[in-house]
Amino acid sequence: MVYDEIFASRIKVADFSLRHTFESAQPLTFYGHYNNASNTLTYADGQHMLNVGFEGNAESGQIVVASRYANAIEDVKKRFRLEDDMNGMYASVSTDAFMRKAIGKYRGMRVTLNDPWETTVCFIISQFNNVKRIRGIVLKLIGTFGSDIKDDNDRVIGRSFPKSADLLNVTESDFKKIGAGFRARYLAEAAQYCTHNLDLYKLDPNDYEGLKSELTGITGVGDKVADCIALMGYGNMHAFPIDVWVKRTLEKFYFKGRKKSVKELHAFAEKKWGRYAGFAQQYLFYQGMNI
DNA sequence: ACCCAGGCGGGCG
DNA sequence: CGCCCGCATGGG
Repeated sequence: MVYDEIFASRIKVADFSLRHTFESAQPLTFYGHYNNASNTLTYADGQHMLNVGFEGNAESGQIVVASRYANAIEDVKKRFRLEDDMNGMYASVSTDAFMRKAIGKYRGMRVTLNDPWETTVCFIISQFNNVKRIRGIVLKLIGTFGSDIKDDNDRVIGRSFPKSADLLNVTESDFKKIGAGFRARYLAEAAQYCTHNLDLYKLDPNDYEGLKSELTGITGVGDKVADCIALMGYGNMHAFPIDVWVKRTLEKFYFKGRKKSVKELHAFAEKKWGRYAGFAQQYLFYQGMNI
């Protein structure tokens, strides 16, 4: 019997870009490993290592999945939201010249659907921080507190993301040692809270207000981080995270540079992009950051 | 040297 | 409610 067989398969897909999806500051950006030359992404999904490649262009192509995990295809479909109606989503957020330009430039960028706890940790770390350093801290967290993923010959092929219960004995001081800075206390408390007080896996992904109120109960999770978790940890496309880039971009291109409050901008996004606001946001964010 | 980063908690008016 | 402040750290 062959225990160490690599399961490989292809998925036909339209409107997909692995590179833009990887580079747009989502959880996979922080702990995945992307090879620009081969256009492949390697990451841990739970206890399984997945290797995802893409052949084709932004309009259409094939995703090539290689893994020892039999359910890899389903996980990839879920993670990259391959069942989404991209034509419908693009149609409803192509509201103006700025959006059409961003979509044209980054066509195929997906809003990924990630593990709620992993998303919570990544975006607690993200606050008042930059993408490069967020990735460094997340990788150190996984390297220090995660565990090895091995193949059937006992060879180490990757590291898994620690669950909240794996971090119960990790102190604020320990989190400072991996470079988390003032966020160290938030991480230590979040591990306790999400193990003992709040089961992230029981929240209703479709209840936006409920998600916001439960998630902001975690120390270190405010309005913006809760929106990121609702969007990328639960797939709630209604969520519209407003960070410095989105705020700046909205003010510059929709309000002639005038300062607007986060509250006003939320109302604006709700009216303009409605139930796909989160999808629009990812293009606003990425375009804004790269200008 | 100085400024900034996918903000938040806490205190104040 | 809004506003203001401090906060750790590393890269440009």
